[in-house]
Amino acid sequence: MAMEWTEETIARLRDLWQQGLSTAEIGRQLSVTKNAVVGKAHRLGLKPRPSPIRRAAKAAPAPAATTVETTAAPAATESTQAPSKPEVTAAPVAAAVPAPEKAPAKAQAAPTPAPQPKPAAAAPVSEDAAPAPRATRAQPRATAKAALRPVSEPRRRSSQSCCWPLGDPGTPGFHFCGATPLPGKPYCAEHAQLAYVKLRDRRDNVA
DNA sequence: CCCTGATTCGC
DNA sequence: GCGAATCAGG
Repeated sequence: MAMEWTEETIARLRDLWQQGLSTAEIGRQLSVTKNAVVGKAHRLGLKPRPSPIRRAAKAAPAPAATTVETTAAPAATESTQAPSKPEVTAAPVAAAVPAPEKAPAKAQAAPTPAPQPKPAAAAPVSEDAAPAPRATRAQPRATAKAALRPVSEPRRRSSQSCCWPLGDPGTPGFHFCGATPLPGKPYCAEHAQLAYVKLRDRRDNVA
């Protein structure tokens, strides 16, 4: 089977995506490849992020050989202002580049990633900022002053309820938190703390 | 080489 | 619908 894009995983994808994490990064955190991430992102319709390239449409056998109205310039329509390096400006935690290395573990996590939230146990989150080697060039641009106004960044209704999974997906008792999520996030304040822990062991743990 | 995301196309 | 393969720019 390919991948079970559940509401929850999709929500996380959306969220991480919005945070400005790279597709590969999101993939690592979601235990999928970057291809999967980007592919799903496209199908979801989200994807207005700065693309490094613009691949010219190759297979474009314009059959129009008689008429002249074929010159439908597809470009020059939105060159207003491309945010060169938006990247993460005020990402919670996960944006701090985890990846200590090329995670050997790939595409092996269980299809039920639901991180068992422990309401009592305050996540033993070790904020150990792994000195990622690749960070040297992977995220040097993220050093922007996180001083952007939170203004004009509203519409991103993930849902009206926290989508943190409670219980085992598939069991009758399974449900989502349902609390009011933080603006722009799929989780409520409590679960956002758990969700944004840069704990890249999540997938290993989840199995 | 590494990274990035985009698109194609077999499944 | 999914995502590896491939492409393409930095």
